Amino acid sequence: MTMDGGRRAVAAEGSEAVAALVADVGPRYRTATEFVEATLRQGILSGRLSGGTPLRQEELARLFNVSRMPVREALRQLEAQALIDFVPHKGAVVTDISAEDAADNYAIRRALEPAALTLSIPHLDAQDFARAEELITEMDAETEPGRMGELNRRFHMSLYARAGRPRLLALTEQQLASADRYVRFHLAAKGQEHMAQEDHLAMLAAARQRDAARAVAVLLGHLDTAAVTIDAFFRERAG
Amino acid sequence: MTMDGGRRAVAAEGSEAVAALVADVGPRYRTATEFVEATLRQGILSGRLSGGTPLRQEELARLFNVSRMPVREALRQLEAQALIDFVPHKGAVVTDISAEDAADNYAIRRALEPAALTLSIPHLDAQDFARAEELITEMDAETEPGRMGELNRRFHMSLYARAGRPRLLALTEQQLASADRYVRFHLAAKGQEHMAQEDHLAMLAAARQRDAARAVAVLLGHLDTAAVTIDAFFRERAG
DNA sequence: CACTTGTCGATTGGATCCAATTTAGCAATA
DNA sequence: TATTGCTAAATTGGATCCAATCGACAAGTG
Repeated sequence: MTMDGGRRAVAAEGSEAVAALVADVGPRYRTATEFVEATLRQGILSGRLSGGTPLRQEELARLFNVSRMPVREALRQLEAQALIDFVPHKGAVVTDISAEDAADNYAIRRALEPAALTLSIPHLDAQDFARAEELITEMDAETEPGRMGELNRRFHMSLYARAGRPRLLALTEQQLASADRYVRFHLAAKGQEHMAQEDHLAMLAAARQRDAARAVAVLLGHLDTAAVTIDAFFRERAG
Repeated sequence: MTMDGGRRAVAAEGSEAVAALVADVGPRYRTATEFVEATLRQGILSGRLSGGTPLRQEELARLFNVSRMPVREALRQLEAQALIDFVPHKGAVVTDISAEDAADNYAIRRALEPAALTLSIPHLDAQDFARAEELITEMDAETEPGRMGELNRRFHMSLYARAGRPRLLALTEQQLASADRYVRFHLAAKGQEHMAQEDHLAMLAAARQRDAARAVAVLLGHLDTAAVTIDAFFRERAG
């Protein structure tokens, strides 16, 4: 079997959401496990596989055109990332998202991102600032919500990149990606997004002046605004 | 291979007694994968499997008396927890620990634990305080370094337990467990440990008074002391 | 009628076999 | 001698097969 990324045959019938995911894979993967894991994670984080969706090993194997084994290994990794619930002898289910989960995610981001930003600011250089600025202008031009989320994530990470703490950054990036789940869930119902570009500009300006305290203050306000918006959406949806 | 020792509860009268019997069979695992994963993680975090150790699938399968498949699934999970490095077609190696990794770990703890503590303090009750105090006295009596690390971890977690953010707590616990790797590495060379019981007592006292700011200040000092000690050890060892 | 028991189908867990990849060793050559 | 290329052994990746477990529903029991 070749991991040519493109155009693995897709079974005719079956879960249409997964089939759509398989249809447009970009990069090439060295192992089938990598391929399945990356594709499923993308699907979950992007919201195309919504919370509660059961993931049957045999069905996935058929859709991905591999055997059940790489599927199982991929599911194990997703379980360790808390993206699916794996119950012995019962199977895997995409983890549900709730107001509590969103609050949890924001609590973690509130803790990690100020730390990353503070460590990073002294070491950012002109190139970093230029890249961050470029990402802001790209966001201004972007209309598609999917791409928008990625740009936002990259902007945040660009300001944290010089923290010199790879594990801290990896955790932060993971939580940023998780946050997208909630934002997209909100978008799917509300239609459009308020990207708070003033906050982004203010953060960048503070970083340029090496004013970590101000940058962190803006960041926390930025996170709180998003948290309140998402929380309100969940409450309104429940009530 | 049966993971429950072949004992299965027979529903009958006296189900109370039967339940007790089943309960005291001890930590039994439902699947071989769980068993392998937990054992390996324990081994890595406790330092018995030191950084750089290659983990050959076949060898592990033989040692655990299972086939290679549950070993592979366990390795996948450990990879997602950053406890091993997994390179396609090359194999798995226990991740190395270094001064940089220790600093990374402390940076994360410095971010997460104050958040957890602050969220938790308002909701701690008398029972929680009593348990925390008990853990401190247990630490005073404990001499074995392995048990000591666990008691320390449980003390910290007992103060964070009411944060009401399960994901945040799970991450925190994971990082606390990782920290043990560095502490034990240090202990193995230095012989004994300074558990900073004054810090623990001060944290507990501040928590009792619902003084989150002071508790966090003590905690940060506590973490910094440990970070400096470990970092000095790594430097001395390298230089 | 409530409650247990047994059986069957669906699904996952685990074992074994085969294929693909890496690596080390060795030989040939410049 | 250093380097390149090739072959074989070791090791991992993937496929297929069988066993164990769970859920639901039917049947028996008090």
